[in-house]
Amino acid sequence: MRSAPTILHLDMDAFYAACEQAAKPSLRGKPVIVGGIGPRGVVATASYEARVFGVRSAMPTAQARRLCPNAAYLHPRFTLYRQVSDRVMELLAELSPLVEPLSLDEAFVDLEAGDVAADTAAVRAVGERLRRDIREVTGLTGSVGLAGAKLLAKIASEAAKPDGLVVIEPGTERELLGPMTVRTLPGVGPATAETLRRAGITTVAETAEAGEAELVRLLGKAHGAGLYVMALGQDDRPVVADRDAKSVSVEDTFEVDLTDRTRVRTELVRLADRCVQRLRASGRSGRTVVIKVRNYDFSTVTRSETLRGPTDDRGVVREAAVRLLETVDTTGGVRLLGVGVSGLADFTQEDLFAQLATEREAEESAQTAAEPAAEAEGEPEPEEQRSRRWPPGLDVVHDAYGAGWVQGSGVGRVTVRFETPWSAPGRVRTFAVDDPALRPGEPLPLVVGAEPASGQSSEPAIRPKSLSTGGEDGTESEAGEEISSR
DNA sequence: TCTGGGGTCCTAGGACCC
DNA sequence: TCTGGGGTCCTAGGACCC
Repeated sequence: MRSAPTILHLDMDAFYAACEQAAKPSLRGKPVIVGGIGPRGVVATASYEARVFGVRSAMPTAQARRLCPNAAYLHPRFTLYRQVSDRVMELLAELSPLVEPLSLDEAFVDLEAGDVAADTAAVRAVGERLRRDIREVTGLTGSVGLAGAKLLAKIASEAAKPDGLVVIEPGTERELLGPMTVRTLPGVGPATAETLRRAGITTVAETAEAGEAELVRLLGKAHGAGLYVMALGQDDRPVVADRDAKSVSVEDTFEVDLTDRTRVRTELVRLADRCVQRLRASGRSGRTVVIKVRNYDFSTVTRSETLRGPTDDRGVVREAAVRLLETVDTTGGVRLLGVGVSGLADFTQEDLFAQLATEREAEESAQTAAEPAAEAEGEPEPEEQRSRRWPPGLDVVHDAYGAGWVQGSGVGRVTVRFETPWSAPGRVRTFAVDDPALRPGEPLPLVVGAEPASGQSSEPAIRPKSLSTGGEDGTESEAGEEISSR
């Protein structure tokens, strides 16, 4: 436990939704929901305007649509979010060599390892300057928490939201934590909270009073002991930079349950290929292949197989996945399939097994490439399939009208709003889904002059009048325009 | 209302070994 | 014939986080 609040936690405000609002002037000040657009989608992030209607992360999108039918529903664009995240992480790296990213929009920074005086006034100044820099470089707001421990820095940034900064002075932890619900503590989810509630424990203070032995009895060794320490506000976890990934996985939920066993197999092979692609891109290989099958009734099983040595071979992973599938009962329908690789190693060891498979791979890939894409036979998979080429939120470029984004599509049409991050709110135009003048585009930088040095993305033709958000574009130039995915 | 996708960590039982 | 004990690896499942 530190005597000065030198652990900083940054949490970007409504990150995905805020990126979209920065990229799309017509959405500023309006409810924006980013997430799965299909019938089985869930909300990833809701803008603050949408939260007013009760929309929350992890809520089924169908429910969000009932609560907030007039919001813009957008498919996530991770390329953009990663670009923005990289710029933010660069700013954090300027503060200290010890930066621990938790996700695209969240990170811990150990200021003690940086060049910052260990007193409250100094760290507060650093936090405020960081927030200014983030706004300048990305156009977005982030909230900062400062404390003597990770647990408290995170609680502080949560209390600071949105667009604020909170410092928790060392020495005040227990007093501050005591009355809070035990759900505040990391690692306490619905199940743990329920177990504790049945034991009469609902607050952090009651958790501390219960004592370590009782918590271990209720929750098990690691969890119980860890929770006890947290409840006392004694969190000594260090900030750890450069954590290596321990597994790579991909999964897909299908809009309609898969019943055909052959189809299940082809989808699994596709997922195995995607997983290997990601594995190779990360320059690693793994020993254990895992498949995941979620049934029609949401029951979920996993099967795994550990190979004799690590592999990044497509054929080996495919074969293991298919072998594992044989042991799973899929009658009744498959809702989700996943393939993962764990037991990662940095090097790629060519074992005999893999070499044999590699030789086979050329033929196999030629075959699968030639395989009719499952449904290519017969009907030209209707409407739904074609309009998926234009998910709402997608960047597009039109030969005559320039850069814009897909506002919605359906009935053979796609509606595009032509605007850029630095333009005024733009006009909407509608095209046929197969209009040759229209094609997918790349995300544009949110702030002029802040593009990554390497990117060399298209130079903006129009320079913004001001970097500040809001302003003249907050008013309804295209009032009443309905934004919808269908 | 009907539940995403990408991860991490922990537990528990059985195999296997010394 | 009356049960050993501990360490490590593997597998499956569950809780949790963003």
